[in-house]
Amino acid sequence: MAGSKLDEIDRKILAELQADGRMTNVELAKRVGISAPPCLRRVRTLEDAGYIRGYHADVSARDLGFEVQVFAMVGLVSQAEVDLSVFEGKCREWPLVRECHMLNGEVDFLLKCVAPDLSTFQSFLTEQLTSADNVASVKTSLVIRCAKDVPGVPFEILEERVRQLESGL
Amino acid sequence: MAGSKLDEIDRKILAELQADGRMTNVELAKRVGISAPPCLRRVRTLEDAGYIRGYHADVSARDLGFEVQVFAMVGLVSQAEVDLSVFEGKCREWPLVRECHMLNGEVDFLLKCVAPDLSTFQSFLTEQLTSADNVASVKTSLVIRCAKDVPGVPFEILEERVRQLESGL
DNA sequence: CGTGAAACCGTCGCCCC
DNA sequence: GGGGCGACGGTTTCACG
Repeated sequence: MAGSKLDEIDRKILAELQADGRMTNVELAKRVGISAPPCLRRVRTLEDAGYIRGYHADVSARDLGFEVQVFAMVGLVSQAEVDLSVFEGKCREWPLVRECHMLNGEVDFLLKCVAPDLSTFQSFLTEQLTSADNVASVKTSLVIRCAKDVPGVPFEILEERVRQLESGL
Repeated sequence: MAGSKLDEIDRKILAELQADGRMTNVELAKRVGISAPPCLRRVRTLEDAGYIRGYHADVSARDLGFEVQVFAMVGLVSQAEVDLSVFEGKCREWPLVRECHMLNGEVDFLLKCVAPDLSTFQSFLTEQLTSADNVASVKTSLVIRCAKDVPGVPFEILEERVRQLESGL
């Protein structure tokens, strides 16, 4: 269940497609060292098994006019499961909210938001988020700049672990 | 500079490729209502202009054995530009750190980290992050669950704004 | 931006190990 | 079980109108 059913070729396929999701299948096959048909079969299998959830173009938010990125730390009044779910449902409906993570610790949820400008975000903050039922507190932090934003997982770490497991047989 | 040089077709292309980055060019052309060659030319132009930064398969971290996701709030001793850059450089080299955002407010940086398990993360936390030069404080929060994680930007908002701008001519 | 053509690719059936 | 070969249909990507 923890990546154990994948062999080295599967992991290479995932790593390559994570790095370049538009690569042609023949190019991918060449890189992982098999021919195209089995390579495509593996990709389909990985997709169907849920290892690959989709493919997305990484668009530049800033260039598209989304100049504001904000992290919002949200505390709720009630942390009963029903109330958590209700809040999560709202987050899914708010387009400005791109990520909603439930955390341990002082704060209940961490939200990543984008907006075209500060006033758009402020409207959302006061009219939607802060005034939503069950929301006790909201603390926001503007992103000044982003030093790193890489998608997915570090396959280097995965390979390292596999090597350790194999040597420890 | 704020998405103003893009026409409606360009925005549709970006929205479609954000939703499905592996769509064939003919399918994309059909959806945006032009023929394939000009569609491909537009895609190339958008790529070259930086509106599209790349294409990535969205792989399932959990299924690959990365069971732990953590947000780390980092405070530095010195916020001089040189020292900020040095810290950002380290974040870029740490594979467990996937995102590094500089924030306003109490905390200097917010890091999103992934790890195969808690002990791997703890090692990274104590041996690398907390003990790095210039790091004053680190507060971490485990992600209990993720209610929403959509890539990119909300094109609905963009179209809404374009409509407002056009009606206000 | 569209059309046509050539090269390439995705995909299938079949054979092999 | 998985990988390779060959072939067909669709796609990418030119040059040109």
